[in-house]
This record gives sequence, C-alpha cells and structure tokens, in this order.
Amino acid sequence: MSEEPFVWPKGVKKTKQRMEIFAVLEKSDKPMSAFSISKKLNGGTDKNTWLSTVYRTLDLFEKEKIITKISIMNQDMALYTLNRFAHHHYAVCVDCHSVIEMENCPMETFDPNLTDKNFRVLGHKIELYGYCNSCELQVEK
Amino acid sequence: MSEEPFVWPKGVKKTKQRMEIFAVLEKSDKPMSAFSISKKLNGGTDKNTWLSTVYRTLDLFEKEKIITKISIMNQDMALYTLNRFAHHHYAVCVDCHSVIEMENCPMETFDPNLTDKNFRVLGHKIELYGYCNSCELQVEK
DNA sequence: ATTACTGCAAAGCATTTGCAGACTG
DNA sequence: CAGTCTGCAAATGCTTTGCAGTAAT
Repeated sequence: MSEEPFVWPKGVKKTKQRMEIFAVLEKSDKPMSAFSISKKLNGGTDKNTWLSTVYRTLDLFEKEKIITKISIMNQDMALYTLNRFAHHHYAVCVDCHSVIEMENCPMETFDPNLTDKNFRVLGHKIELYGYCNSCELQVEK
Repeated sequence: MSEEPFVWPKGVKKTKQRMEIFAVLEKSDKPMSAFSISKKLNGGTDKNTWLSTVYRTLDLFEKEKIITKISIMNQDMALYTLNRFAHHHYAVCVDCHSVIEMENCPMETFDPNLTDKNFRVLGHKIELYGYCNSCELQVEK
C-alpha cells in the first residue's frame, strides 16, 4: 500500500507546514485545491493565512515531482494530488463538479502517432465530463 | 469540408463584433485565447478594448454549442475552438506552449467503465504534453 | 550563524460585471 | 422603438511576489 515515504530533496527544509500539507494530501483520495488544503490546515476556519505558503509548497512539491497539478474544465481552481495516486484520470460532473476516478487509462493501448511531428510525449491528461448520479436526477429542474 | 455555415439562434443579434470573432476562429486551425482573438480584431494593436466583448461573445458561442472552451495544463488562459474542428485533441509543448493536433482519439476504442458509478459521460478532453521539436533541441540549456 | 521559509500585505492577471450610450431587428 | 449589445472601467477571485521577521540545519 504505502510506497517509500519519499525523501526530502537536499537543501529543502522539512518544516512543520510542509509536512502538514503533505499529510493532508496523503489523507485525501481526491485531488484538492490550495484553498481546501488551507482550510484543512486551519482546522475548518476560513483564515486566509497560510494560503501563500500552501501555494509555494505545492509549487515546490510539483517541481520535486511529489505531486501533480491538474486543471479541470470549467473549474477555476487548480487541483493537486500526490503522485503516489497519480496516473489516474477523472470524470468530472459538469453540474456539481464532483470528481470520480477512472480505473484504467485509455492511453495504455493507444498510439498517438506523433512521431512524424517530432513531438516527444512526456505525459497526458484525460478528463471525462458528464453528470454524476445525484445531479443526473435533478437535470430537469 | 465546410459544414452548414451555422445559424444564429433567435433572439441573438448578429453584430459586427460577433461576426468578426466568428471569422477569426474560423480562419484559425488552432484553439485561440480571448486575448489573441482580440489582438487579431484590433489589427495587431494591443488595445485592451473589446476584450470583455470577446469574452461575452465566447461565452455566448459556447452556450450555443458553436465553440468549445478548453483549458490547458499550466496555461493560465482558456482557449476556444470552433466545434466544426472539435473532437480533436492536442499535444502541448511544456516549454513554448505550442499546440499540435492529434489525428485520432483514444476514446474511440475505450470503455471508461463508469456505468457502475452511475456517471453519464457527455464528453471528454485529452491532452498530451511533452517537447515539440524546436524546444527538444534546446533542452540542455 | 547561515540560509531557507513563513506570514502578511500588496500586486498580477485572466475573467466577469455594472452601466450608460449605441446599434440591431 | 424596444430590447440587445458594446465599450469602458471597476470589481472579482485565484495565484504570485516582496519583504522583514522566524525557524531549520
């Protein structure tokens, strides 16, 4: 289940804040926004403090390949998720914006056929959109 | 090649601005940002005017299913493309942000397997990212 | 001690909104 | 003419940045 706990890069200080942010991401099975992370950190309070630190930490983690930043259609905030859980793709409800994980990846069996264009593929991002169960039921309103 | 020219929805006025914005999108084979559209409209000048109208028109077009709004990873601006060209997917250079179109769609032959989760899939969005040819050559810098 | 990090406040930037005047049908 | 649109300017909301004090190594 747990992979190696992950090593702090040298020169990077292991602060309380960073460890807490990591812990929050680790406990969540869904990608989180900077704001929702900071809310968790502040114990539910809406204190705006921390937010810039959260962003800076997320940038750092992303640079260090610890997390992945994803930006979802019609959602104004970026979401972040531990790479441990990465290479998952998501289905997003166009109504309530809830996020469901896809079990497998269409790209596993697909050749994008870009070699003639000299494009070196590093990765990919896939999103489905549609209606989740509860919003589907209310579509007529 | 050309599908039906598309009908203006009733109640929606056919103004000079809207027609020009449509024309710009029609001439471009790549998705464009609101800003780049407005630059084209202003004949290359950086006039900030128009921008809100461009956004409003793009929102309208999107609502009327004339265009599709896409938001690309690590790119802060939304991009818009005529649906006539839609259901294409893109490879984006992580360095210079140039956009290359993919010829075919991995989802054509893929079952996301979400029916058990009661998610009604309306559509999808796929992006590859990596290095385009010219950036690949400069990677060492 | 050094060097990196945090909190705070202020700035940036894409996008949205309010409003009065201008234009379409 | 009536009802929509446009331009302008100001507001919004997420994210970034500068700086002086604080904490990690």
